[in-house]
Amino acid sequence: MSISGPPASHPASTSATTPDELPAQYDPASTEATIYERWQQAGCFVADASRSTRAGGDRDPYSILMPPPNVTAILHVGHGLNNSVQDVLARWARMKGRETLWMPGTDHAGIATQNVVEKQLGAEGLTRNDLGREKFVQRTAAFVEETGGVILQQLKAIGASADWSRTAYTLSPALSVAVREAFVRLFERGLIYRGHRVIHWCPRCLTSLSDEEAEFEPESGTLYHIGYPVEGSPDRVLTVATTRPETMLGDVAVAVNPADERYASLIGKHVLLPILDRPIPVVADEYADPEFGTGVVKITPAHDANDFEVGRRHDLAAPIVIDEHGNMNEGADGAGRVPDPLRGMDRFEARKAIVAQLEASGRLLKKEQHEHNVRHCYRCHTVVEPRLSDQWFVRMAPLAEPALEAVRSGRVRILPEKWVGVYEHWMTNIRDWNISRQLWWGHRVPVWYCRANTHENDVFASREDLDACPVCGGAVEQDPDVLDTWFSSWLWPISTLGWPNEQSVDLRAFYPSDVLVTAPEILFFWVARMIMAGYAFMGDAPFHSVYLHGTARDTQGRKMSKSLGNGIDPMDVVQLFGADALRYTLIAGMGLGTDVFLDPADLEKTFAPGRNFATKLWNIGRFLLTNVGTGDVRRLSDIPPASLGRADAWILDRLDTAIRECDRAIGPMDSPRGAWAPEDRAAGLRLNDYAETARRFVWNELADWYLEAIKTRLLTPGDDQQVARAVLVHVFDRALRLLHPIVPFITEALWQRLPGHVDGTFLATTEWPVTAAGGATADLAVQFERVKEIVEAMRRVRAEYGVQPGKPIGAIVVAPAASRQTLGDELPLVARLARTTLSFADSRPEGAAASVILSGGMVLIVPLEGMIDVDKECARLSTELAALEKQLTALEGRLGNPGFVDRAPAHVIESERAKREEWAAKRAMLAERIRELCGEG
RNA sequence: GGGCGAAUAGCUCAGUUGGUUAGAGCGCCUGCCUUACACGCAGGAUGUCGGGGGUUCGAGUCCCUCUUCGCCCACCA
Repeated sequence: MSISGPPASHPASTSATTPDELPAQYDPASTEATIYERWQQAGCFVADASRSTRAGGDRDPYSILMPPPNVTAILHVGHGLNNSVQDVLARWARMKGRETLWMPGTDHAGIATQNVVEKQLGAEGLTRNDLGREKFVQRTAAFVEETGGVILQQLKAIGASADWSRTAYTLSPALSVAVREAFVRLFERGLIYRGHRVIHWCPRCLTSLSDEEAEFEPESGTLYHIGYPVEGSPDRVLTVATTRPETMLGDVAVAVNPADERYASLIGKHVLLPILDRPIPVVADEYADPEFGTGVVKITPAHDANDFEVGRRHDLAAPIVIDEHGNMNEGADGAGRVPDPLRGMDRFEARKAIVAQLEASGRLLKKEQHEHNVRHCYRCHTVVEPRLSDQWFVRMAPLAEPALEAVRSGRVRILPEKWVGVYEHWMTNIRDWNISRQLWWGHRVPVWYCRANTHENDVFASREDLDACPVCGGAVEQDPDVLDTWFSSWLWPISTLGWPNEQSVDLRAFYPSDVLVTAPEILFFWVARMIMAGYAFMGDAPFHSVYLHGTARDTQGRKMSKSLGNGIDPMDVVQLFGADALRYTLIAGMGLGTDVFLDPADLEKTFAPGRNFATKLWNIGRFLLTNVGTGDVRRLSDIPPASLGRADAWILDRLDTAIRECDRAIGPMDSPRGAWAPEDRAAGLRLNDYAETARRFVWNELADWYLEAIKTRLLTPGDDQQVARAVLVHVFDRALRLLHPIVPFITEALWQRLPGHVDGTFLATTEWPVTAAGGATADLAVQFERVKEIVEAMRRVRAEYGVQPGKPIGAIVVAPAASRQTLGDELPLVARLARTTLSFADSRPEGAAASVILSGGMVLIVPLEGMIDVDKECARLSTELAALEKQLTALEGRLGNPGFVDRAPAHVIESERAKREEWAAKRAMLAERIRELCGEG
């Protein structure tokens, strides 16, 4: 990591951090901006390609590509979630010592951005045609220049540690070179072709759409049954069923299934197309499903993709009767097909008019309610019109092959794994990709046509702009269309790193990247295509893991969306509670692939987990600083293990466990052998587990037990005080490291104030904690567990019998001599934590007392004269004994079962036996206690 | 229509190749302003693991079936 020297001023650390100066309340607003600025100034997030081992350096690289948000987008909680996940991974990798690149950038978002600008023009009473192409593109570029990139600033506010020095943009000159190169290469390989076929057309956006961009939305429509009279047999009609009667003007045939005996005699004959009274043939085609409706289907090649195929098979014309605006108008081959009154009429109006006309003429035989899915434009939700036109397509099958194999072989894993099947299904049934769009905002198709019409080869895909025909030298014209936005997005993993320049250091240093983090919605739009592009242009997958996260939903389970108005503005959350609160809540609340539920109406409650945790951390910091101060603290490595106390040993043991569990939850950083072994494919990336483990350690172990346990030691000058201080600072330091990827700001703020902090160093670039080799103090740690157990038992007794908090109790632990010896000096601690006085004894007191059977042969006796009913206590103990006996019987049954003993794994049998010993001992003690307290009866 | 997945505490979810008395967070109940923290502390309650059948010494976990949800894909006009 190239850290340029520390910035000139360090507001937080130049002024001495005396305890008094750590405010009682954490103020994220003032802290976060300062800290982010200092990270930036120190270059903490800048990746140095020359340090990557792949480029001759000394550190393994780790890279993540940010899914580029639309350049004009405003941050919503979905972005917040997506980028929080990426930032956790990036910060973690950085701390793990990887040369880490998180590549940020934006997408020009062709259709979306064009729509916005067109809407603005509309408000001025203008259309894009009034401006002309060049002016329109200029205006759009200016609009992007002015308003774009806001989202990148917002990402900084939530702490995103991307390398902003590399910020990319899909329509930048550099990335445009990549787009053109990719197009030309595929063209040269014969994988891009021009097709004349029926595509999805948005009559509002006036462009074609890919299959993925034409989304199905359920609609309740009507299925119209229309009688087509058979020519020459006026009494016979063929009934066709259609949901789109307006397209019948473009009918050129009706089809029946060749195997359908009902209509066999009519094949080759003609029927009269109602309204136009034109004869059209009856053709036999497998496409007609005898089971559906009447088994007769009308064929409209120009306005239905399937009909187009049928038409092709039967050499039928494809008359156009609907224009690009979705109005009824004659197009190619459609002369005379749109009657005057319908001409120029909107398609849905025309539907009504035609239905009325059919009704009047008695041709409408039946209307039925019909639920079906209708394709809509994914940007403006207008009903898509199938339209016959010339478009550019990418032949996908050859590209899909290696991409499919990549997932099957484990080169790329997809999490959660349920998406693997979906991916495979899509890849094996892949269809060609329509990449041309009749828009102006985007990468123009790099194809030129020779207008001379004098020679064969007159279509040229070119890396350089052409101004003359390479064959005849005549005039050329560039294709007016632009490329689908996703045609630049699918190159993102390579174009941002400098491709097609194979010598690019970034490309060598950081390709392939590691994890791709995104939402499942764009698995096909983007992820699958990136994998294909990776193989097509680099010969390798662009990443080894795909992490598909869930969706942000409101409390009713509805997806958060602008139109529903149920969204949450992450900036509001940052302002109210801080970025850490936002991040923690999102990360901790989101299991792998599961949705996260947030209440837009109650931000306070929704983000309480994050805010409360930040406050807790802050207070631990305050405690530490007020008790330890900023002076010298001994390093843990300088403390001889023999001087560690039970609590010290215990918290160090818990720390190791926490580190181990965090590591396991986040999982392996990459696949060791270039491909994921089946057993590793689902490993790791459980960020919520990681968050919960770290939280539990800090809150329930460090704060609740260790801090409480050492309070007296910290106040008592001497050697032991130094030990406690050293352990406390060490453990808190490691806790901050563990938490930093999730809550970077507050951890950095606290870490910088730890005693011994070296000016100019950052938690963000400090090593991730590792477990201590030790285990030498395991016995001590176990002894502290015993202490805990006594305290907990004591508290339970207090609560159960309603003993007033202030009331002292003289409790007794009946314990074996060994325990008395080891735990004897912890009695003051137990007394303080349990708010009681306590002593060891081997005789059991007479009279009313509550008893709790503990581990290690210990029994806690709490004399409660006048507070408990001996009979009731006896009943309670008897119930406990009965339950224990029942369980013990079951356990003994299991152990006595030959099937179990023969077949169960050894470790299971062993633990069952150990349990039996323990329970038996406990049963004996319980029985004895009952005898003592309640007598033999 | 095809495919995939899910059903476990009031809610959201864990539960690794079958093997302790099925867990967590949130919520809920009770008591506490105990000099880091009431954005807190301590204690507590809560599950015929969707129904039914099967395999097994043993099933939340494997198989079959039914029910209910969710997701992806799709040319039934």
